[in-house]
Amino acid sequence: MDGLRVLPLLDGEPVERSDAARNREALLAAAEELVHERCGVHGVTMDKVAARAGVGKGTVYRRFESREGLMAALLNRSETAWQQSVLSGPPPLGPGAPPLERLLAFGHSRMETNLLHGDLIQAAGQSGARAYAAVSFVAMHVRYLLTEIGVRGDVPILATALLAPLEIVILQQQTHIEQVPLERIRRGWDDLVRRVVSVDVVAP
Amino acid sequence: MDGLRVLPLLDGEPVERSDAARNREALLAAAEELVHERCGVHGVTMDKVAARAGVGKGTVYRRFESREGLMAALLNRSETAWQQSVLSGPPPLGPGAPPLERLLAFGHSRMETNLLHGDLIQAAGQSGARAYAAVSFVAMHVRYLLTEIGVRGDVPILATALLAPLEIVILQQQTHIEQVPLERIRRGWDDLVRRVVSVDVVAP
DNA sequence: AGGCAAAACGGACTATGGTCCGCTTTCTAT
DNA sequence: ATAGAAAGCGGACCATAGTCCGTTTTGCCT
Repeated sequence: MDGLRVLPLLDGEPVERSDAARNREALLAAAEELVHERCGVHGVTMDKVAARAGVGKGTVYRRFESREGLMAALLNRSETAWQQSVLSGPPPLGPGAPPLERLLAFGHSRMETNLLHGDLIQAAGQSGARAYAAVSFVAMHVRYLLTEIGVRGDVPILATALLAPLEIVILQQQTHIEQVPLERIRRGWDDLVRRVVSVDVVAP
Repeated sequence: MDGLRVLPLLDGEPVERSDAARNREALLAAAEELVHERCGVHGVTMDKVAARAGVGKGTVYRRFESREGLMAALLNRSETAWQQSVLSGPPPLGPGAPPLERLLAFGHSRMETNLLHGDLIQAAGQSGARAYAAVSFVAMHVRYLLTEIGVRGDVPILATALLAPLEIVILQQQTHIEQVPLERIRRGWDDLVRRVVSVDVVAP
Protein backbone atom coordinates (compact mmCIF):
# COMPACT_ATOMS: atom_id res chain seq x y z
CA MET A 1 0.00 0.00 0.00
CA ASP A 2 1.17 3.48 -0.68
CA GLY A 3 -0.58 4.97 2.36
CA LEU A 4 0.09 8.55 3.38
CA ARG A 5 1.25 11.44 1.27
CA VAL A 6 -1.33 11.34 -1.46
CA LEU A 7 -1.08 14.99 -2.31
CA PRO A 8 2.09 15.45 -4.36
CA LEU A 9 2.79 18.53 -2.24
CA LEU A 10 2.81 21.00 -5.08
CA ASP A 11 6.41 21.60 -5.92
CA GLY A 12 8.24 24.75 -4.98
CA GLU A 13 8.75 23.58 -1.42
CA PRO A 14 10.25 20.12 -1.99
CA VAL A 15 9.99 18.91 1.62
CA GLU A 16 12.82 19.47 4.04
CA ARG A 17 14.82 16.42 4.81
CA SER A 18 14.87 15.36 8.44
CA ASP A 19 18.59 15.89 8.89
CA ALA A 20 18.29 19.31 7.32
CA ALA A 21 15.53 20.32 9.73
CA ARG A 22 17.45 18.98 12.70
CA ASN A 23 20.53 20.90 11.73
CA ARG A 24 18.66 24.12 11.15
CA GLU A 25 17.26 23.99 14.64
CA ALA A 26 20.64 23.13 16.08
CA LEU A 27 22.26 26.02 14.26
CA LEU A 28 19.70 28.59 15.34
CA ALA A 29 19.91 27.38 18.91
CA ALA A 30 23.70 27.52 18.82
CA ALA A 31 23.66 30.99 17.38
CA GLU A 32 21.24 32.20 20.03
CA GLU A 33 23.37 30.72 22.79
CA LEU A 34 26.47 32.38 21.45
CA VAL A 35 24.77 35.75 21.16
CA HIS A 36 23.72 35.51 24.80
CA GLU A 37 27.08 34.29 26.02
CA ARG A 38 29.02 36.92 24.17
CA CYS A 39 26.46 39.56 25.10
CA GLY A 40 26.26 40.68 21.53
CA VAL A 41 26.31 39.78 17.91
CA HIS A 42 29.89 40.80 17.31
CA GLY A 43 32.20 37.92 18.07
CA VAL A 44 29.70 35.31 16.98
CA THR A 45 31.59 33.79 14.06
CA MET A 46 30.32 31.30 11.57
CA ASP A 47 32.99 28.84 12.63
CA LYS A 48 31.90 29.00 16.23
CA VAL A 49 28.25 28.57 15.36
CA ALA A 50 29.04 25.55 13.22
CA ALA A 51 31.25 24.02 15.88
CA ARG A 52 28.71 24.59 18.63
CA ALA A 53 25.97 23.00 16.57
CA GLY A 54 28.28 20.10 15.77
CA VAL A 55 28.16 20.51 12.02
CA GLY A 56 30.55 21.66 9.32
CA LYS A 57 30.69 25.19 8.06
CA GLY A 58 29.35 24.25 4.66
CA THR A 59 26.10 23.27 6.31
CA VAL A 60 25.64 26.69 7.86
CA TYR A 61 25.97 28.31 4.47
CA ARG A 62 23.64 25.87 2.76
CA ARG A 63 20.95 26.58 5.33
CA PHE A 64 21.33 30.31 5.70
CA GLU A 65 23.10 31.54 2.63
CA SER A 66 25.36 33.97 4.47
CA ARG A 67 26.10 35.52 7.82
CA GLU A 68 23.44 38.10 7.13
CA GLY A 69 20.98 35.35 6.36
CA LEU A 70 21.66 33.65 9.67
CA MET A 71 21.20 36.88 11.57
CA ALA A 72 18.00 37.58 9.69
CA ALA A 73 16.67 34.15 10.63
CA LEU A 74 17.53 34.82 14.25
CA LEU A 75 15.77 38.14 14.09
CA ASN A 76 12.64 36.66 12.60
CA ARG A 77 12.13 34.57 15.70
CA SER A 78 11.71 37.55 17.99
CA GLU A 79 9.95 39.58 15.35
CA THR A 80 7.22 36.99 15.11
CA ALA A 81 6.23 37.38 18.73
CA TRP A 82 6.06 41.13 18.31
CA GLN A 83 3.93 40.83 15.21
CA GLN A 84 1.50 38.73 17.18
CA SER A 85 1.02 41.43 19.75
CA VAL A 86 0.35 43.93 17.00
CA LEU A 87 -2.18 41.72 15.29
CA SER A 88 -3.98 40.31 18.31
CA GLY A 89 -2.53 41.74 21.50
CA PRO A 90 -4.22 44.19 23.87
CA PRO A 91 -5.01 47.73 22.68
CA PRO A 92 -3.83 50.32 21.94
CA LEU A 93 -1.14 48.34 20.08
CA GLY A 94 -3.48 45.53 19.22
CA PRO A 95 -6.97 45.88 17.75
CA GLY A 96 -9.71 47.67 19.68
CA ALA A 97 -8.39 51.21 19.93
CA PRO A 98 -9.12 53.97 17.40
CA PRO A 99 -6.67 53.84 14.49
CA LEU A 100 -4.75 57.02 15.33
CA GLU A 101 -4.04 55.76 18.83
CA ARG A 102 -3.00 52.43 17.41
CA LEU A 103 -0.67 54.13 15.00
CA LEU A 104 1.02 56.10 17.76
CA ALA A 105 1.35 53.03 19.96
CA PHE A 106 2.74 51.16 16.99
CA GLY A 107 5.43 53.77 16.44
CA HIS A 108 6.53 53.70 20.06
CA SER A 109 6.66 49.94 20.15
CA ARG A 110 8.53 49.70 16.89
CA MET A 111 11.04 52.25 18.12
CA GLU A 112 11.75 50.23 21.23
CA THR A 113 12.02 46.96 19.36
CA ASN A 114 14.39 48.38 16.81
CA LEU A 115 16.64 49.90 19.44
CA LEU A 116 16.62 46.66 21.42
CA HIS A 117 17.69 44.56 18.47
CA GLY A 118 19.86 47.22 16.92
CA ASP A 119 23.03 45.22 16.47
CA LEU A 120 21.20 42.19 15.22
CA ILE A 121 19.28 44.24 12.68
CA GLN A 122 22.46 45.80 11.40
CA ALA A 123 24.16 42.41 11.22
CA ALA A 124 21.20 41.11 9.24
CA GLY A 125 21.65 43.95 6.79
CA GLN A 126 19.42 44.01 3.76
CA SER A 127 19.33 40.26 3.74
CA GLY A 128 16.25 38.69 2.24
CA ALA A 129 14.28 37.57 5.27
CA ARG A 130 14.09 40.91 6.99
CA ALA A 131 13.71 42.92 3.81
CA TYR A 132 10.66 40.88 3.01
CA ALA A 133 9.06 39.47 6.10
CA ALA A 134 9.61 42.30 8.54
CA VAL A 135 9.56 45.32 6.27
CA SER A 136 6.49 44.27 4.43
CA PHE A 137 4.53 43.39 7.54
CA VAL A 138 5.27 46.72 9.09
CA ALA A 139 4.51 48.63 5.90
CA MET A 140 1.27 46.78 5.43
CA HIS A 141 0.11 47.56 8.93
CA VAL A 142 0.83 51.26 8.72
CA ARG A 143 -0.93 51.48 5.38
CA TYR A 144 -3.92 49.81 6.90
CA LEU A 145 -4.02 52.19 9.83
CA LEU A 146 -3.59 55.24 7.62
CA THR A 147 -6.47 54.11 5.48
CA GLU A 148 -8.62 53.55 8.55
CA ILE A 149 -7.81 57.02 9.75
CA GLY A 150 -9.03 58.32 6.43
CA VAL A 151 -5.83 59.68 4.97
CA ARG A 152 -6.03 60.77 1.36
CA GLY A 153 -3.03 60.70 -0.91
CA ASP A 154 -0.41 58.11 -1.76
CA VAL A 155 -0.81 55.95 1.31
CA PRO A 156 2.05 53.49 0.59
CA ILE A 157 4.50 56.33 0.17
CA LEU A 158 3.27 58.13 3.25
CA ALA A 159 3.58 54.91 5.21
CA THR A 160 7.22 54.62 4.15
CA ALA A 161 7.81 58.21 5.16
CA LEU A 162 6.43 57.56 8.64
CA LEU A 163 8.43 54.38 9.02
CA ALA A 164 11.74 55.79 7.82
CA PRO A 165 12.54 57.75 11.01
CA LEU A 166 12.02 54.53 12.97
CA GLU A 167 14.76 52.70 11.11
CA ILE A 168 17.70 51.69 13.20
CA VAL A 169 20.27 53.77 11.31
CA ILE A 170 18.29 56.92 12.00
CA LEU A 171 17.55 56.06 15.60
CA GLN A 172 21.15 55.23 16.38
CA GLN A 173 22.36 58.42 14.76
CA GLN A 174 20.02 60.34 17.05
CA THR A 175 20.53 58.45 20.29
CA HIS A 176 24.19 57.47 20.10
CA ILE A 177 25.74 60.35 18.21
CA GLU A 178 23.49 63.35 18.68
CA GLN A 179 22.54 62.28 22.20
CA VAL A 180 18.88 63.09 21.73
CA PRO A 181 16.80 61.68 24.59
CA LEU A 182 14.36 58.96 23.63
CA GLU A 183 11.39 60.81 25.00
CA ARG A 184 12.04 63.67 22.62
CA ILE A 185 12.32 61.38 19.62
CA ARG A 186 9.04 59.79 20.56
CA ARG A 187 7.25 63.12 20.91
CA GLY A 188 8.77 64.20 17.61
CA TRP A 189 7.36 61.17 15.87
CA ASP A 190 3.92 61.73 17.37
CA ASP A 191 4.04 65.29 16.10
CA LEU A 192 5.05 64.08 12.65
CA VAL A 193 2.14 61.66 12.52
CA ARG A 194 -0.36 64.30 13.58
CA ARG A 195 0.93 66.71 10.98
CA VAL A 196 0.74 64.14 8.22
CA VAL A 197 -2.70 63.02 9.24
CA SER A 198 -4.30 66.33 10.17
CA VAL A 199 -4.48 67.62 6.61
CA ASP A 200 -7.09 65.01 5.80
CA VAL A 201 -9.02 64.76 9.02
CA VAL A 202 -9.75 68.48 9.39
CA ALA A 203 -10.52 69.09 5.72
CA PRO A 204 -12.68 66.33 4.33
CA MET B 1 67.23 83.61 11.07
CA ASP B 2 64.31 81.42 11.95
CA GLY B 3 62.09 82.72 9.14
CA LEU B 4 58.65 81.31 8.49
CA ARG B 5 56.35 79.38 10.79
CA VAL B 6 56.23 81.71 13.71
CA LEU B 7 52.82 80.60 14.88
CA PRO B 8 53.25 77.34 16.76
CA LEU B 9 50.23 76.01 14.85
CA LEU B 10 48.12 75.30 17.85
CA ASP B 11 48.38 71.59 18.47
CA GLY B 12 45.59 69.17 17.74
CA GLU B 13 46.42 69.14 14.04
CA PRO B 14 50.15 68.42 14.26
CA VAL B 15 50.98 69.13 10.60
CA GLU B 16 50.86 66.42 7.99
CA ARG B 17 54.19 65.20 6.85
CA SER B 18 54.88 65.62 3.15
CA ASP B 19 55.15 61.92 2.43
CA ALA B 20 51.92 61.32 4.27
CA ALA B 21 50.14 63.93 2.16
CA ARG B 22 51.57 62.51 -1.04
CA ASN B 23 50.44 59.04 -0.14
CA ARG B 24 46.97 60.14 0.80
CA GLU B 25 46.52 61.72 -2.59
CA ALA B 26 47.95 58.67 -4.32
CA LEU B 27 45.60 56.38 -2.42
CA LEU B 28 42.49 58.40 -3.11
CA ALA B 29 43.41 58.64 -6.78
CA ALA B 30 44.07 54.91 -6.95
CA ALA B 31 40.78 54.14 -5.26
CA GLU B 32 38.89 56.39 -7.65
CA GLU B 33 40.54 54.79 -10.63
CA LEU B 34 39.67 51.32 -9.42
CA VAL B 35 36.07 52.27 -8.78
CA HIS B 36 35.78 53.55 -12.34
CA GLU B 37 37.56 50.58 -13.88
CA ARG B 38 35.54 48.04 -12.00
CA CYS B 39 32.38 50.04 -12.55
CA GLY B 40 31.53 49.76 -8.91
CA VAL B 41 32.71 49.74 -5.36
CA HIS B 42 32.53 46.01 -4.94
CA GLY B 43 35.72 44.41 -6.11
CA VAL B 44 37.85 47.31 -5.00
CA THR B 45 39.94 45.62 -2.35
CA MET B 46 42.32 47.25 0.05
CA ASP B 47 45.18 45.20 -1.36
CA LYS B 48 44.49 46.44 -4.86
CA VAL B 49 44.26 50.05 -3.75
CA ALA B 50 47.53 49.80 -1.92
CA ALA B 51 49.25 48.09 -4.84
CA ARG B 52 47.93 50.61 -7.35
CA ALA B 53 49.10 53.50 -5.21
CA GLY B 54 52.46 51.84 -4.81
CA VAL B 55 52.38 51.67 -1.03
CA GLY B 56 51.97 48.95 1.57
CA LYS B 57 48.65 48.00 3.06
CA GLY B 58 49.57 49.32 6.46
CA THR B 59 49.74 52.79 4.98
CA VAL B 60 46.17 52.61 3.73
CA TYR B 61 44.97 51.76 7.19
CA ARG B 62 47.01 54.44 8.89
CA ARG B 63 45.55 57.08 6.58
CA PHE B 64 41.94 55.92 6.46
CA GLU B 65 41.41 53.77 9.50
CA SER B 66 39.33 51.14 7.66
CA ARG B 67 37.70 50.28 4.41
CA GLU B 68 34.68 52.28 5.46
CA GLY B 69 36.92 55.22 6.20
CA LEU B 70 38.45 55.11 2.75
CA MET B 71 35.05 55.00 1.13
CA ALA B 72 33.86 57.87 3.28
CA ALA B 73 36.85 59.93 2.19
CA LEU B 74 36.08 59.15 -1.43
CA LEU B 75 32.49 60.17 -0.90
CA ASN B 76 33.43 63.44 0.71
CA ARG B 77 35.09 64.58 -2.48
CA SER B 78 31.89 64.49 -4.51
CA GLU B 79 29.79 65.61 -1.59
CA THR B 80 31.76 68.79 -1.31
CA ALA B 81 30.86 69.91 -4.82
CA TRP B 82 27.21 69.24 -4.14
CA GLN B 83 27.30 71.19 -0.89
CA GLN B 84 28.68 74.14 -2.81
CA SER B 85 25.73 74.15 -5.16
CA VAL B 86 23.38 74.08 -2.20
CA LEU B 87 25.13 76.94 -0.46
CA SER B 88 25.89 79.18 -3.40
CA GLY B 89 24.56 77.65 -6.60
CA PRO B 90 21.63 78.91 -8.68
CA PRO B 91 18.10 78.82 -7.23
CA PRO B 92 15.90 77.07 -6.42
CA LEU B 93 18.53 74.76 -4.90
CA GLY B 94 20.83 77.63 -4.04
CA PRO B 95 19.86 80.86 -2.28
CA GLY B 96 17.38 83.23 -3.89
CA ALA B 97 14.19 81.20 -4.03
CA PRO B 98 11.54 81.14 -1.28
CA PRO B 99 12.41 78.61 1.42
CA LEU B 100 9.67 76.10 0.63
CA GLU B 101 10.78 75.90 -2.98
CA ARG B 102 14.35 75.54 -1.86
CA LEU B 103 13.38 72.73 0.48
CA LEU B 104 11.61 70.83 -2.28
CA ALA B 105 14.50 71.32 -4.68
CA PHE B 106 16.84 70.19 -1.95
CA GLY B 107 14.92 66.97 -1.46
CA HIS B 108 14.95 66.13 -5.15
CA SER B 109 18.63 66.84 -5.47
CA ARG B 110 19.50 64.86 -2.38
CA MET B 111 17.46 61.94 -3.63
CA GLU B 112 19.34 61.89 -6.91
CA THR B 113 22.72 62.23 -5.27
CA ASN B 114 22.04 59.44 -2.84
CA LEU B 115 20.84 57.08 -5.54
CA LEU B 116 23.82 57.93 -7.70
CA HIS B 117 26.32 57.16 -4.98
CA GLY B 118 24.29 54.37 -3.43
CA ASP B 119 26.92 51.68 -3.32
CA LEU B 120 29.60 54.04 -2.15
CA ILE B 121 27.40 55.35 0.64
CA GLN B 122 26.65 51.85 1.81
CA ALA B 123 30.31 50.90 1.63
CA ALA B 124 31.12 53.96 3.73
CA GLY B 125 28.65 52.77 6.34
CA GLN B 126 28.39 54.79 9.52
CA SER B 127 32.02 55.69 9.27
CA GLY B 128 33.05 58.91 10.90
CA ALA B 129 33.47 61.27 8.00
CA ARG B 130 30.03 60.82 6.54
CA ALA B 131 28.24 60.54 9.84
CA TYR B 132 29.65 63.91 10.74
CA ALA B 133 30.40 65.95 7.67
CA ALA B 134 27.57 64.92 5.40
CA VAL B 135 24.81 64.19 7.87
CA SER B 136 25.31 67.31 9.88
CA PHE B 137 25.51 69.57 6.85
CA VAL B 138 22.31 68.22 5.46
CA ALA B 139 20.52 68.34 8.80
CA MET B 140 21.68 71.89 9.40
CA HIS B 141 20.40 73.05 6.06
CA VAL B 142 16.97 71.54 6.44
CA ARG B 143 16.63 73.00 9.90
CA TYR B 144 17.52 76.38 8.53
CA LEU B 145 14.93 76.13 5.74
CA LEU B 146 12.23 74.90 8.10
CA THR B 147 12.87 77.83 10.38
CA GLU B 148 12.73 80.25 7.45
CA ILE B 149 9.41 78.74 6.40
CA GLY B 150 8.15 79.46 9.88
CA VAL B 151 7.63 75.96 11.19
CA ARG B 152 6.79 75.68 14.86
CA GLY B 153 7.67 72.64 16.88
CA ASP B 154 10.81 70.60 17.38
CA VAL B 155 12.61 71.65 14.22
CA PRO B 156 15.67 69.37 14.59
CA ILE B 157 13.47 66.31 14.98
CA LEU B 158 11.20 67.31 12.11
CA ALA B 159 14.26 67.83 9.94
CA THR B 160 15.41 64.31 10.71
CA ALA B 161 11.97 62.99 9.87
CA LEU B 162 12.04 64.70 6.47
CA LEU B 163 15.53 63.46 5.74
CA ALA B 164 14.95 59.88 6.78
CA PRO B 165 12.98 58.86 3.67
CA LEU B 166 15.85 60.18 1.55
CA GLU B 167 18.34 57.80 3.09
CA ILE B 168 19.79 55.28 0.72
CA VAL B 169 18.47 52.22 2.53
CA ILE B 170 14.93 53.50 2.18
CA LEU B 171 15.32 54.63 -1.40
CA GLN B 172 16.85 51.35 -2.49
CA GLN B 173 14.13 49.38 -0.78
CA GLN B 174 11.57 51.37 -2.76
CA THR B 175 13.27 51.48 -6.14
CA HIS B 176 15.03 48.12 -6.28
CA ILE B 177 12.70 45.86 -4.35
CA GLU B 178 9.26 47.43 -4.46
CA GLN B 179 9.84 48.80 -7.95
CA VAL B 180 8.30 52.16 -7.14
CA PRO B 181 9.03 54.67 -9.92
CA LEU B 182 11.22 57.58 -8.96
CA GLU B 183 8.67 60.16 -9.97
CA ARG B 184 6.20 58.75 -7.49
CA ILE B 185 8.73 58.79 -4.68
CA ARG B 186 9.50 62.39 -5.47
CA ARG B 187 5.86 63.43 -5.47
CA GLY B 188 5.38 61.52 -2.24
CA TRP B 189 8.16 63.45 -0.58
CA ASP B 190 6.76 66.77 -1.78
CA ASP B 191 3.42 65.79 -0.31
CA LEU B 192 5.07 64.86 2.97
CA VAL B 193 6.82 68.21 3.17
CA ARG B 194 3.65 70.13 2.46
CA ARG B 195 1.77 68.21 5.10
CA VAL B 196 4.44 68.78 7.71
CA VAL B 197 4.71 72.43 6.90
CA SER B 198 1.07 73.33 6.27
CA VAL B 199 0.05 73.00 9.90
CA ASP B 200 2.08 76.06 10.76
CA VAL B 201 1.69 78.21 7.67
CA VAL B 202 -2.11 78.15 7.56
CA ALA B 203 -2.63 78.56 11.29
CA PRO B 204 -0.28 81.25 12.65
C1' DA C 1 14.90 -5.61 1.93
C1' DG C 2 17.74 -3.37 -1.34
C1' DG C 3 19.05 -0.08 -4.64
C1' DC C 4 19.30 4.47 -6.38
C1' DA C 5 19.07 9.37 -7.13
C1' DA C 6 18.77 13.50 -4.88
C1' DA C 7 19.85 16.07 -1.15
C1' DA C 8 22.80 17.17 2.54
C1' DC C 9 27.23 17.05 4.84
C1' DG C 10 31.81 18.77 6.25
C1' DG C 11 36.26 20.32 6.27
C1' DA C 12 40.05 21.89 3.43
C1' DC C 13 40.76 25.96 0.70
C1' DT C 14 40.50 30.87 -0.95
C1' DA C 15 39.88 35.83 -0.55
C1' DT C 16 39.97 39.82 1.96
C1' DG C 17 39.69 42.98 5.91
C1' DG C 18 42.56 44.34 9.54
C1' DT C 19 46.95 44.23 12.85
C1' DC C 20 51.84 44.48 14.16
C1' DC C 21 56.43 45.82 14.50
C1' DG C 22 61.13 46.57 12.81
C1' DC C 23 62.96 49.79 9.34
C1' DT C 24 63.03 54.41 6.80
C1' DT C 25 61.94 59.14 6.00
C1' DT C 26 61.01 63.69 7.43
C1' DC C 27 61.36 67.65 10.33
C1' DT C 28 63.49 70.64 13.61
C1' DA C 29 66.81 72.37 16.80
C1' DT C 30 71.49 73.06 17.35
C1' DA D 1 75.19 70.44 8.01
C1' DT D 2 73.98 67.06 11.38
C1' DA D 3 71.82 64.42 14.85
C1' DG D 4 67.98 62.82 17.20
C1' DA D 5 63.27 62.00 17.73
C1' DA D 6 58.83 61.59 16.02
C1' DA D 7 56.08 60.20 12.39
C1' DG D 8 55.38 57.32 8.70
C1' DC D 9 56.13 53.08 6.02
C1' DG D 10 55.28 48.32 4.33
C1' DG D 11 54.69 43.64 4.03
C1' DA D 12 54.36 39.42 6.74
C1' DC D 13 50.82 37.73 9.58
C1' DC D 14 46.11 36.68 11.61
C1' DA D 15 40.97 36.12 11.67
C1' DT D 16 36.92 35.35 9.51
C1' DA D 17 33.50 35.25 5.61
C1' DG D 18 32.47 32.43 1.92
C1' DT D 19 33.37 28.36 -1.78
C1' DC D 20 34.02 23.64 -3.50
C1' DC D 21 33.64 18.96 -4.12
C1' DG D 22 34.18 14.12 -2.77
C1' DT D 23 31.57 11.42 0.72
C1' DT D 24 27.52 10.23 3.44
C1' DT D 25 22.67 10.16 4.54
C1' DT D 26 17.84 9.98 3.43
C1' DG D 27 13.67 8.61 1.54
C1' DC D 28 11.29 6.73 -2.25
C1' DC D 29 10.37 2.86 -5.41
C1' DT D 30 10.43 -1.79 -6.90
